Amino acid sequence: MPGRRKSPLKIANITSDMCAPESRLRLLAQVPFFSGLKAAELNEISQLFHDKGFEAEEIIYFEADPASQFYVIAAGKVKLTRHTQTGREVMLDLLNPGEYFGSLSPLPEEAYSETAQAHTSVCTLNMGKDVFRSILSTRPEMALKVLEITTQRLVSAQEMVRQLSAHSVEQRLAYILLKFGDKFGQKQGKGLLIQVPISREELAKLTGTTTESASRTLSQFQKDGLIQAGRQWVSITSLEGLKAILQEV
Amino acid sequence: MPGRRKSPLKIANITSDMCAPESRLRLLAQVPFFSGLKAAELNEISQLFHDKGFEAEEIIYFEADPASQFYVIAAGKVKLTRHTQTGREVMLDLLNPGEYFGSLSPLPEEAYSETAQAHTSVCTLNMGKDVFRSILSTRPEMALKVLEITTQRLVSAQEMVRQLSAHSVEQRLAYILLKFGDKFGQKQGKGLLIQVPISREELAKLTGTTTESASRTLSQFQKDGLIQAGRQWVSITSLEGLKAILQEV
DNA sequence: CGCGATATTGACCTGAGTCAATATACGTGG
DNA sequence: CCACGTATATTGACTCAGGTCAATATCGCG
Repeated sequence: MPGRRKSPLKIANITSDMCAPESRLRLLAQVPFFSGLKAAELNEISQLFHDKGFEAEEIIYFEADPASQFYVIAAGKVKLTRHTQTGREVMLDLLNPGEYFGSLSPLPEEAYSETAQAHTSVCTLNMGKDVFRSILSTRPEMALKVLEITTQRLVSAQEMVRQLSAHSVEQRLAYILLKFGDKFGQKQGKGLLIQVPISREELAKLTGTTTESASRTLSQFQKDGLIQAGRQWVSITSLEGLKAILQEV
Repeated sequence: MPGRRKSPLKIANITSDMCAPESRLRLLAQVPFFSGLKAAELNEISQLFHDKGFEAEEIIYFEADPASQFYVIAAGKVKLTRHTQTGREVMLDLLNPGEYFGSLSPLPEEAYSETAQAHTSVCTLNMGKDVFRSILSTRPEMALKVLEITTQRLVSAQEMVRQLSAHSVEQRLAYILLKFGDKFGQKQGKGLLIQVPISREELAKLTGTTTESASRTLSQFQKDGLIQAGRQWVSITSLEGLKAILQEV
């Protein structure tokens, strides 16, 4: 039995040359809002990015720092968080390669509205926000694509607001597990493994609860046969069971 | 003493001709993302809008309805809400003239992610989302402006997530009063009157709590001399006092 | 093998939700 | 213009989900 708790996560080995110029084109072509571009154009834009690697847990930028850069993830995962005066932390999102973060606005006085931190080791491609903006200003289709993605994120943040306002801790955890199953999931024998290291504490910060409550609730889910879980990992064994929890009154 | 509780709100008289063609140009010129346009261009775009009035409390569209229209508020206030399966309601935002809502996405299968309802009587200008998109696709500067506004709303939704995750009912109410003071406030003798009819129930739905808790908390604020409040209105008498509540541990 | 980080579990307590009774404002019609 | 009725708001009593504090267990690394 204890043997089954050993982590089934595959830890990708991310090295800082993964976002070096030679692999860039392939990576950028997969980013949603670059995907429509011709090779020549993509190549030209690719020249404008700088690459930069971060160790796991390293801070990319802090909330309230003057915002200057626009980032695209080449490899690894990035987490976005906000802090309260009282030191409490809320995790807003966990991003996959191909997703963007940082600043889009050209206003010089603007500050980052969240903290970005490497969740695993990460390679990013970045450019000044003014450079990105000038790219968009001559490519309306691309600007609309970025608008679409931003709108999508707005809807997702509003969904989180609804969750927090009206659902129990149990429901919010079920929801985040389903969401992450969708985003990071990987079929693994009987279950859907969430292929990203994630602690109870992080799940708590994602759902606006405490580490203890998250742990208690996951234990219950496991007893009920909905998930398998261990240190830093969760695998969903009953999608239906979790979905049923969302429907409860 | 009871006399002072009488509503100090000025109810604007909104008639359906307020968004008729002759007043449109003036209205549209005030909408942030139209503000940079030349008169001729604005006039051309103005032709593409249809006008439509709604009575207070009338539904403009429902969450999950197929999304087809893009709206700009000409006069009056619009509230955006989401519902849970259990019938509970969450209010996401309350919009002023000049703000937009509805759909921007061109995807035909998309649905509205929230319910839009006239809060006061309202005049709107609307057009098909595909028409709006084609306007944006030839005007990159305007698309960027819309992107900026959407990003702003995303930040604001994320702020709400933080509030709900980490702050008490008292703090959330103080926050929404300050926010609305900023958005709808009007100097009024000793205080800042929130110039929009708003019930305890609505304040509760905006902050993810219940009518009773909202009422209790506002009573306390009043005892502490932070606000004056009555049926459907609130006036802030101590901005500093409310801000201090946000800082509490 | 042992240590530090992570997770679990228990006991307790409190903020805020629920249910219920009452009060007050404001529009309506007599 | 006043009295009444209804929607809105207030207040009290009770309950409980989930936060807090604390002790212990377990994993996986060095």
